[in-house]
Amino acid sequence: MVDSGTEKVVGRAERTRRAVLDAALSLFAERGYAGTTIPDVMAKANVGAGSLYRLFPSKEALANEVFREAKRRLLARLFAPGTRKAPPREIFETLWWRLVGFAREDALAFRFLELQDHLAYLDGESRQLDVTALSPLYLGFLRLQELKVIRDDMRPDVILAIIWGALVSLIKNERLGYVRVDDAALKAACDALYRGLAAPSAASPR
Amino acid sequence: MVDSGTEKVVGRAERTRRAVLDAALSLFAERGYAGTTIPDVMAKANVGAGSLYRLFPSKEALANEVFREAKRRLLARLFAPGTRKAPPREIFETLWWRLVGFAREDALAFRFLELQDHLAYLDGESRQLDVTALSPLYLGFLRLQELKVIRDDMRPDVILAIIWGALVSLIKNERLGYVRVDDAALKAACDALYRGLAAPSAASPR
Amino acid sequence: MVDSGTEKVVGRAERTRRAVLDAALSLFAERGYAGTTIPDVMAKANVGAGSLYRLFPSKEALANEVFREAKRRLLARLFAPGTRKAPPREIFETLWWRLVGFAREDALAFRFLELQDHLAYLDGESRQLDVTALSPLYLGFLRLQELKVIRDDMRPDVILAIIWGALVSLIKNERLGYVRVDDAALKAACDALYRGLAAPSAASPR
Amino acid sequence: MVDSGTEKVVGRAERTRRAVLDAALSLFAERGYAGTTIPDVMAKANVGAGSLYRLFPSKEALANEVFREAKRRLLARLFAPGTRKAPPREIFETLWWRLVGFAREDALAFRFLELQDHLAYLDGESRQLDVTALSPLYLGFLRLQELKVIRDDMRPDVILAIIWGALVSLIKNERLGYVRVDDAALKAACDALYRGLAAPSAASPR
DNA sequence: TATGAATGAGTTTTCATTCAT
DNA sequence: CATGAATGAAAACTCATTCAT
Repeated sequence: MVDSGTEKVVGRAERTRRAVLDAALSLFAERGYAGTTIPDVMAKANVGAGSLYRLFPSKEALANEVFREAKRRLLARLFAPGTRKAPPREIFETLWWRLVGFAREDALAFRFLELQDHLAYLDGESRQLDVTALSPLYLGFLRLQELKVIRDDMRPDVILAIIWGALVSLIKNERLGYVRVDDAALKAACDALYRGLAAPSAASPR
Repeated sequence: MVDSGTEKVVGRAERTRRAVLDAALSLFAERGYAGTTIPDVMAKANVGAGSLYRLFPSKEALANEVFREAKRRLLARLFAPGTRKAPPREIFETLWWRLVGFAREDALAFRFLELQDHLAYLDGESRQLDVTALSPLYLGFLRLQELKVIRDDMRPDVILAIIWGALVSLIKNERLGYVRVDDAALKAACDALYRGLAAPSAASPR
Repeated sequence: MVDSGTEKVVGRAERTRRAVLDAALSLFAERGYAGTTIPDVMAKANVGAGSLYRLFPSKEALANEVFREAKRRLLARLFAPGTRKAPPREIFETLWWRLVGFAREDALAFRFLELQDHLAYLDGESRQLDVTALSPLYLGFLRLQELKVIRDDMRPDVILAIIWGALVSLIKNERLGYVRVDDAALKAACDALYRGLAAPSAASPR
Repeated sequence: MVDSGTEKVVGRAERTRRAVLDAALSLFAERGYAGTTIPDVMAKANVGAGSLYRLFPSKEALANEVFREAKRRLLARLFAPGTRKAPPREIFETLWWRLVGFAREDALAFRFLELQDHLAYLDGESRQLDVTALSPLYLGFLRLQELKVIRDDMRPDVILAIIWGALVSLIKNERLGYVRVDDAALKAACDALYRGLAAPSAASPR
């Protein structure tokens, strides 16, 4: 008996797992880890409360899996193919809009990743992922500094922190209703960041 | 130096209150609101667990007071006298270093204010403070835009979000050990942000 | 006698609920609402302390349900069929013995209903039940007054209060060991009350 | 140094004690023993919370004193002089109106004495008072039965319970707003009770 | 002495986890 | 298996009592 079609065959177990992870991401993103209860998660997933422990050994393990999935989706976007051999400014803009795309289209994951209480439950694997994830970007910025395209009075991790922080802040304040962030504003922000981070002599007139 | 004179004489009750608020700020900043328990707070403050409820009607009320105190300390720094009539760039740098000073010297308050789970418990008064606090800065940036000193393709709230977010991100990543942020880096970041946000024609001489 | 058939088949949840309500009635009746703790109730019901909150949202809600159940059982007895078209004195005696039956056979409910501290926690629904429950009796007494069977210098609610209060007092004092109340005494009390409340001209032939 | 006047000299300590006892009676009557907190009592008495323990060793001791005072005031009214050698019906009416006077003029004491949760804290002395208090009335009713004035198919304690219970019920239901009890109703109730309790042959036409 | 701040054991309530059905 | 009822340890909160001032 075939479940048929080109669609991936997804068993009931897998669908349940998906529902639980989605519900968990949504609630963790909104209320934080400590503020979210397992019964709430399972109710939102339309699954019996006890079934969690058939999928994950504990609340902590669930949160770690949610974290890793979110992080992997972010990385998948950032490091999607298509940036090789483009001029620096273009690469910069591509990365910026990919970040924006993630923040907009995978909003819960974006929000969840920005929470501060991860340390309470992240295990070794998750932390490893957190630390090593962006190293390709570090290397990229390093090379740009060698090429005198990017100012070299900040280390690449500082540069990355600034960019990421600026975007996080925009999105967060938009969510809180303090700021209206439309595409024009995001474009301007991208330009401002590039202009500020570019090597003074190289502030490309584009 | 004598204890009397300008030194405030504080009673037992006030000392207890101070200890509780300090302990609460520290734990809220580290673990978030939901992740912090009253017994933890009171133990850290070296005060009996039940005494909280002589000082505040609930955990929520405590968190609101902690929030407002932190916010007020931030504002006191930002809006301290001394920025009138200076050239824009200098004002910008002054504000930047005041923010940095807050982040460094009142690190727990800075960290606490950046938490994402405030909405779960902030009451009207706290929210009001949150919303209206930075309006003088908005107005300042607006004026600078009129003077063509600052680029006018972003609204002031967007500019503020970028600056604040960049700093928060730097400090947060430093705390996590992902970035080393020394004064040189902060100076460079300040320069980069100013350069990026300045009106193109007014940017530093090419 | 087989378990199926007319016997209700009750699930685990329903059995737990029954045990909790019974234990609660017993303790509330004995110690009052404020004097009873949840752990006491749950221990008496042989149920884990936390389980109360799967059944009722709060201690208050539990007490309300206990109250309503007790009241409904009282009313079910009082208003059971069988009093139509009998002579007044007979109706009076039937009601009296029904009250006595309730006090004797559902002693905890009887005792609980007489507590004075209900007002602290009774909700609207419970109060409604309390107020409207006895109105059929009011109407009955009214009619008897019109028929000149019952003296008309007291309103029916006064008459009811006297009868109910007399019985409550007998039972309460018996429980405290101050009075011995056997069936003969109850019969005499019934006769005395009827004699006193009957219209002077209609009282038992002199 | 004289505090002067014909007024009894009442020291501060005694005034404090009075205030505490009054506040306690009021709150115990309203909320019961378990539902009343010492801080509430002391606040109502306008006395510092800690001062209770200068007057009484514990909450229990306070409640016992409140109980005994209330009981003594009831007895003082009931057994005031003036009933000797009057005809039975008159004695009966006198006692009835004394009870009514107590319920009306010392309403808190009346209400407090009717609470059900006394057993939780009453000490030996208080119980003794409770038990022996009404024995003169028992003896009186006994004599009336010997004289064939009162029906002899109920023991005197049953008769007393009925009378007391009827009055308690009237007052309680009046407080709850279920019954309106004016003097006419009380007069009718008195008559009904006497008529019912009198020996059938002696139902005095008055 | 009188006060009310402080205490900590006890109360109500929550929730991650277990387990009978 | 999947469920959701049950659990009990821990959280928020209360209050009789103590004690520094």
